[in-house]
Amino acid sequence: MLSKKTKYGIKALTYLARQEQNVPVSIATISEMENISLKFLESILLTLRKSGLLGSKKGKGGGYYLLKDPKDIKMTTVMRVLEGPIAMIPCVSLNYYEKCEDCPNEAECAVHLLMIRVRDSNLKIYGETSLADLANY
Amino acid sequence: MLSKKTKYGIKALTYLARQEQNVPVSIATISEMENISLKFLESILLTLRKSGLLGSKKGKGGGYYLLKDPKDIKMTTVMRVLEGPIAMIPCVSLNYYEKCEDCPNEAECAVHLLMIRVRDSNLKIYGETSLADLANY
DNA sequence: TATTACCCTACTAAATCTATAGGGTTAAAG
DNA sequence: CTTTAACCCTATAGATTTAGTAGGGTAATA
Repeated sequence: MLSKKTKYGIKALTYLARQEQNVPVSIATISEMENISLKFLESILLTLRKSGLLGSKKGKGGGYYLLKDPKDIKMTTVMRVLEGPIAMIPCVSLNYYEKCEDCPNEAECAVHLLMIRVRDSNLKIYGETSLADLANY
Repeated sequence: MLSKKTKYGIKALTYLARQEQNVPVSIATISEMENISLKFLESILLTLRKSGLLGSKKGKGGGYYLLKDPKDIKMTTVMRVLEGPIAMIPCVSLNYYEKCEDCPNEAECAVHLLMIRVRDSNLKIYGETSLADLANY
């Protein structure tokens, strides 16, 4: 299942992508427009800022804004930041590899083989989809 | 994340696919060979039997066996039985569709659009992978 | 200098996951 | 026909994750 965090994060990013670039939008505005709990959204936007996707401006007239052109924001990055590793199991993760304790031989493991295929297919989708693709419906 | 239930279920199915067909294998044997908690595996195999993938034989010399040729068991079926819907969000689920409460317009929803692509890509992978493909490494 | 709006920590209710416990039932072997 | 191997089923429980809520601190702009 996709977490609400990821869902809301993508919605917020899309909302920003549909605005004029570099004009800050307040958390409150995004929260209202996208029907997202304000405080929860706040923590999500904080995560996105820390990851380098968003910039923020404090004080009156402040808010969040995209740091890059939506065309240059791949969903691979977004998903990794919000949802975590693309791989469904650590033994096929490119960035967070971990061996399965119970598995004596990865090469013979059916789960391993299947999950590599799933990972590659998802990486392809996320890699060829940008925020701009999703914003310009 | 892939649940342990699904992981163990696939491992058990693969183990059975690698044996002679229609010869029952006991839970205890699979548990030992694949390093899976016996009681947990028991409940997983029960699920697989109820779903029609496995048959069982009681009493001495009994156990579980595949009801179909591994070539005819698609991972789509296996994943749906063990992990649940293929879709990561109900609003793009083919079999368990549900509207998002917060979403006024699916057609304009970035999450919806992205998740349709992910769903289709995963359906393709699971559809073209059979248990036999995974067992004959 | 007042106000707006981001920043950060801590906590919590609910759900899900990953089992474990304990016994009941069936059927084959001897 | 009795023993026993092995499936069948329900209930429970600890750990983890999710989806927030609460409450205040800090910075910058008008």
